[in-house]
This record gives sequence, structure tokens and C-alpha cells, in this order.
Amino acid sequence: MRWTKSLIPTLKEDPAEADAVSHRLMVRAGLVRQLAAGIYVYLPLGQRVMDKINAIIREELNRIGGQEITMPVLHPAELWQQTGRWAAIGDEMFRLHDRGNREMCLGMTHEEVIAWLAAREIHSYRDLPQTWYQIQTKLRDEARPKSGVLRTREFLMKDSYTLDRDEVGLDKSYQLHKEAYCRILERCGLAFHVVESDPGMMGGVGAHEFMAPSEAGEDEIAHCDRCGYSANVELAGSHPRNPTFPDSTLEEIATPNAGTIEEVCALLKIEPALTIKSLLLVTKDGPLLALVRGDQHLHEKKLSIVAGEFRPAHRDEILSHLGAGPGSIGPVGATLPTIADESLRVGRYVVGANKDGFHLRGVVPGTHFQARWADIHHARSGDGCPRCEAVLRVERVIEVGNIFKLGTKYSLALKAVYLNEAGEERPIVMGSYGIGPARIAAAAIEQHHDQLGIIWPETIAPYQVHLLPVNVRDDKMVELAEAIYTQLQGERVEVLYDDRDERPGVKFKDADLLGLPLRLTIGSRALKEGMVELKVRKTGEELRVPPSEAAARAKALLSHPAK
RNA sequence: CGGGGCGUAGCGCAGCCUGGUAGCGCACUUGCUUCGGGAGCAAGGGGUCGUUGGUUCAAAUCCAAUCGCCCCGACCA
Repeated sequence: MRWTKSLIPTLKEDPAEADAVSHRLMVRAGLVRQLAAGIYVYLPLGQRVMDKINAIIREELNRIGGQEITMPVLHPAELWQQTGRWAAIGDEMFRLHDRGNREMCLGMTHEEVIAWLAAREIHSYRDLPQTWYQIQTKLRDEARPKSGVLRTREFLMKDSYTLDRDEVGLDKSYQLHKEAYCRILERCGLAFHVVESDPGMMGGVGAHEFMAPSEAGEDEIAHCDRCGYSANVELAGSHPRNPTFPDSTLEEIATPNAGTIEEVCALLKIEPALTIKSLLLVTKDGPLLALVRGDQHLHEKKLSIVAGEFRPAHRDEILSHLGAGPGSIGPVGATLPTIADESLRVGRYVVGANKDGFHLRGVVPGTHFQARWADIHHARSGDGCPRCEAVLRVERVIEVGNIFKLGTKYSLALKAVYLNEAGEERPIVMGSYGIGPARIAAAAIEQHHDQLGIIWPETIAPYQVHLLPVNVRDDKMVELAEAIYTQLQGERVEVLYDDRDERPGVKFKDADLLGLPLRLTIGSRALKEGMVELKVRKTGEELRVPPSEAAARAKALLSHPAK
């Protein structure tokens, strides 16, 4: 492609709204433009990247027997009412009415439509298993779109669904998808972890997420390098290192004006790990006391899995339930339901005495108070791995894909059933699998860039070669460039030909910004010796070759030449 | 939905505090020079200062409302 015939609006300066690296570079390199919060236009270069990623996704899904279909974006409300999600999902679903005032919504995902289709078209065990997928626009009225294309209100998603006779079949389909996803992300050049995740409101019996490490990510995972344990922190177990517990016996101590853990520790000259943080919460069943070690943080999601929804108690509620202010409450003598973090099973601690200005020392959980045990603390780097006790690492990640074992939730609701060999009616067992092409693109940029710009993995680069004649007013250079351009195209190498009449500096800066894998420079410097230059964007490696060999050498340097 | 910030030319910004009718850099157009890492000179084009209302002789500037965008948090099927 000739630059002069393309829309590649590069920017010299960072756009003011862009914060994340990938967002800045995608805008500066002319891949995308923002239309409104969380709504983006993909420009030609951005579109090519998406096409590359989608092609890889299609290949890998077809390889495991996936069949591509296209489902509507516009759905009748009844479908979602039948599965209960019409009511369960809140403001995040775009809802509208048609001219006949019928309720409709825009699809956030397509389990309902798949189950509807299956209910009509699948009748016999002979029809199963099936794998159906689409690459389709999804709409979600996100509370807070952010980080460029990482969290948007309208986005492309590859979603696939497996239909099986039973759990055994689902396991097999699930495993195939897991492998396909790994191949997709590897081919796209991403570093990633596969982690256990919370099925959440998808409802289901098992789930994994595919996480690409990046500062721009919204999630955190805990990972063990030794045994490979990997889980979303919402789920991750961890064994915080135990402090050395003092031999103190149970006694009440005055702690005037010391309310926070820090103040109490400063006063008593102890470390926070020797205290218990007591939090009064209010659930739909009433007050609840949650306990974590003083140096740990409560993980609200973990707690809500065992205790349901809750909110922090107000000050007057704390006073009326425990008889003391928030800085002095504790589990000893409290008559409230209590959940204590697993890490508190051993040790002796300082806790609030439920008496303003006093704490208790030498409190032994299980002896001096009773509680229900649960893992409710936030895993941190340095904690012990729950499987092998090696050191866990917590890192920020971008969720690029997820897979769920749905089971029969949707098939039961929408009567997607089949007859087995015995002629008995059985619900179809479903799986659901999503992957976000835009997130893959953004994660690739997050993971592969430098001060100057993007460094595309060859597999998803919008073009492979950046052909750059330094001065297009030099007839000899142009003649050579045109010839090499033709040759490269003949070799089926995707080439962006910067035929603009711009100063060299401008063209070089743009080349670095766009980050195509190979730059082929035609300039007087090398031309004096009858050579042209090839430069590898990733390594900075440079070599000179005769013009006649340029196209062939360029192709050879690309480890993933375009087909 | 809570907290914070910002809306002035295509992009990045100044001007606002202390009202007097808009400016800088880049980009764009034309000409000349220049040509291997974001050129120089000269001449130009482009803005209802987010919107609405109020105060005032006079509002980008002060007041109010409203809309939009960004960041932190909550939420995230």
C-alpha cells in the first residue's frame, strides 16, 4: 500500500485523554479514533490488525471443529426474560423499544440466542456435539469505559458455544477450547497466564481466564513460578508468612487514642501481623463480623462468595452492636456471626476489646472466640503458594479471554433438549468461550513497544515491511523503490510504501511509531555503495543488501511471511 | 453511582485569579531554500472560547444549570 493513498493519520504528540501506553500508541499511530466514551472507529491500520487477529482466531477455532455463524445484535426481551437475565442484569444492558413498543435489547453476549437455536435445531444425541462461534459486535453500557480499546461500550468479541450430551463431552470441548485459546494467544505473540476464575453471574461449574500481564490491566492474578499455580486474586488462595507470636496471656490493655492498626502497633511496638482487623458489615441477614490479620486486606469478592452481598456498617450500628467505636471492636465476647480468615487459625493476637480505648492481648482464635473459617484475605506478592508454599507473585493483567462451563442453565431455561439413545429427554450441556480481538491488539502493544512506538509481533502487524525511500525527489531512489515495491508484492509480502514527499526525519519517526517488523530504507548513504538497508524493528539489527536481493532478503528475514 | 480534573482552531496548550471582544506551538495552503532522525524564511486560511441562562455598559474570564471527556473508587454476565 502506498502511504499517499492511505489514511494513516499519525500524531506527533500524545493525545490528552490517553493514559494507557496502548491507548496513546494506537491513537498516535493512526489505528483508532474515539467517537464517544468507549466507542471507537478503527482506521485502516487498526482494521488490518483486527483482521489479522481474527484470521488467527478463525483458523484455530475451525481446527477444533468450530463452525462460524452470525447472530443478531438486536434481541427480543422475551429471550432474556426466559433465562432470568433480563431482570438480573442492570444498567449494563442497552434496552430499547421498537415502533410497536416491544421491548428489545442489544446483545451483551449470546447464550440465549444459542440456546434458542439449539432448542429448535438439535433433537438427537446424533446431532451432538456442536461448536458454534461468531465474531460479532457486543454492546454493554459500561459504567466506566477506560484505557482506550481495553474497556469499551461497543466491542468486537469472538464468542463460541459448545453443545454436548453430558459433562464428559463438555470437559472435552472445554479442553479443546483451552488449547485453541493458548495457540491463538501464542500466535499473536502475547505472554499470558491461564488462571482459575470465578464463573460469576454466567452461572456455571468451572471457568478459566486468559490473562496477559500488563500495567494497564484491570485484574490481578496470583502466580506461582514453581508449581504453576495461577488464579485470579478474586479466587487465589495464599498463605501469608506467619510472624513470630509472643507468649502473652490474655489481658486487657489500655490503648488510649489508638484506633487504627498502625496506631495500635506503634503504641504497643508490635507488627501489624500480630493484630486482628475486625470489620463490622451488614448483610441481608444482619450484622456480620469479618476478621483478617492486621497486615492483610479483606477481599470483598471472596467474602461475598461466602457471605452474600454486604456493606460496611455505619458508626452508630457499630456502637449499638458492639458497644464501642470502630477502632476498638473485636470478636471476643461479641455475639454476632463471625467469619475469620484462614490465616488466623494459628497465633496469638491483639484485638479490639469492644470497649473504647482498650484492646485485648494474647487472644487465641478458636479458644477465646469462635468463628467460621474462610479464605477472605487479598493474596499478595510474597505470600506462600497454597499448593507448594513457594513464593507467590501478584501481577496486573489484561483479561483477553475467558472460558466457562455453563452446564444446563440456559438449555433448561430455553428447553434446549435432545433425546438420548434410550429415548430419554436430556438438556444439552453448554460451554461458553469469549476472546477479545481488540484487547489482544492492545495487550500486544502493552507488551511490545519502546520509547519510539509500537513493536508489532509479525503475526499481527498491519504490514510486514515498511519501504522507505529517503527522498522521493530523487528519481533514482524512486525508481528503485518502485521496483522493490513491485517485487515485494510479487513475493506476497505485505508492504507499506512510504512514498510521501516528507523530510527523512518525519518518515523515520513515523516508521518507528508504526512499528512494522522490517524497515527497508533506500537512501543515498547506502546507495553510494550500491546497497539498500534492512532494519529489524524489534532488535535494531541492520544490514545492507544489494537492491536486486532486497525483496528476497526481506522475505527471508520474516519468520512468519504472509501467505 | 461516589470523589477529583478538564472542555479555547484538526492536535497539544496559554489567556480566566484581577471582565474591555482571542493567542502560541504543531498541522494545513502558497512561494523560495533545504533534504539520512519530527527543517528555515515569507505570505495565508481556519475558532458561535462545550451548551443554556444570569450579572454587567461590556463575559473565554464572574454566577448558576446542563452536556461531554479523562482519572480514582464502586460495578463489570
